[in-house]
Amino acid sequence: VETTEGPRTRNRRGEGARLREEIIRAAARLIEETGGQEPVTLRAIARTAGITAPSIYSHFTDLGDVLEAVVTSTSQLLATHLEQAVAGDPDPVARLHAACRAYARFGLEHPQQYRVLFARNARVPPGRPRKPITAMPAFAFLLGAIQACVEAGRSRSTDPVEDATALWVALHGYVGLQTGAPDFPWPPDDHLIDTLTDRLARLE
Amino acid sequence: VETTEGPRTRNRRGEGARLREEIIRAAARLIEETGGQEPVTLRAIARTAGITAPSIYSHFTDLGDVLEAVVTSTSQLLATHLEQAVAGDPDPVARLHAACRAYARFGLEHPQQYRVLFARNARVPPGRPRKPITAMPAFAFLLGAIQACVEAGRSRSTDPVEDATALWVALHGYVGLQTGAPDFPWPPDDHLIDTLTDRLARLE
DNA sequence: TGTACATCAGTGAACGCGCGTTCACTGATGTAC
DNA sequence: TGTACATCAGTGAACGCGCGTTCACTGATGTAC
Repeated sequence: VETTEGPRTRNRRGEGARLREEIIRAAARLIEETGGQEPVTLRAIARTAGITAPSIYSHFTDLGDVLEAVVTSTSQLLATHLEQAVAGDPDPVARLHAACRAYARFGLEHPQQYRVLFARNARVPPGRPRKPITAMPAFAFLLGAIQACVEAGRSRSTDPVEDATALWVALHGYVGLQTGAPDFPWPPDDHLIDTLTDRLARLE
Repeated sequence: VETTEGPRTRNRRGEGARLREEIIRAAARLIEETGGQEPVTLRAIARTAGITAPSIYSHFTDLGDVLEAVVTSTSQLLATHLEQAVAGDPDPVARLHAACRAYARFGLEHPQQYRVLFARNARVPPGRPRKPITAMPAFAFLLGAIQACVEAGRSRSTDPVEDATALWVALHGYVGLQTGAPDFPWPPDDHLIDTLTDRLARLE
């Protein structure tokens, strides 16, 4: 899994920080392409970025630091994606539907990066230091959208926090299960997402 | 992550096949303990099982073969778990609730083995040979449980296949999200699971 | 404007390590006679 | 019952490889004078 794009032209003086972004993008691409089957190595990231392995150490302390940067980058992308999906639509129900569809679409378009967002706390022994959940803004976004529906009298939800949790769970499952079982006879388009949204946010 | 249990006593003649089971158990344990952070190696499996690496080749062709056997073993465990959870209870709604709780509990008790059940088809290029979805019997079980509720007039579902899919998605998400974001303020006990079950299977 | 020089972006060689896999082997155990 | 022998379960050494990380380095580029 090696992508050659011709010989690299090195950054000019003062622009060395550019390489940092290139490394993050290369790592993200590699995560997506290898599909979590084989491990993402520092050397493979360097190859994908078209540089030598030691160059990474100018910008990151080690491999974990690179992956951490990918996670940060991905969660920002997800947040932006959600905001853009609802931008300009004043109707709260339409906004909620759009947000849920956008969440699922983001996950299906970047399944491995999405997965890595949540893979960092698995099996950290309970009680000991965890990484923050970088996808929390996405949950907050769903919660706000449900609350807007309630305030507009469009949702029967009596516990928006729990219903937002239920909806988040369902969207997460949709992404993960469709990624993990692509051959399952999935309902077409966004039908299932809309059903989940309607029932769990208590719309209709 | 190395578990020593004292020196192994080798199997007696004719009982060499026992080692196969021990290797599968060791691999499963290793998957669960390393939490998918570092890769599961053949040598590490051998260390966990208390044998030398070459011994594995008497029972498996390679590392992938071992992991495949773990997947098969785990899905059989899951199916058994579901069947035992509903055994002896004639009420279809109670059976459905029990099955959903059992599904979630199994996933939370073996998060990494559960994950591996679905990790095999991620990023296999679309259209090319996939592994069968070994968790399909679990879906079929949920579907049957919902159909029984419908027949008993206890569910308003008009499309049990889609509703079973929605429920499966939600349970899958519950396991994955609670595993990936353990610090999130989760509702206590099985409350969320019951909510998801009620709304998605259209009970009440 | 010209030039010496410091800085910066990145390279290439080398290290020790754990990996998957192979191969010849060992020694206990059951069986044939 | 005794013993020679085949079989079986597993070992130990060795291989080539890619890995993460270190180190001294190179050569282009901007800057001070």
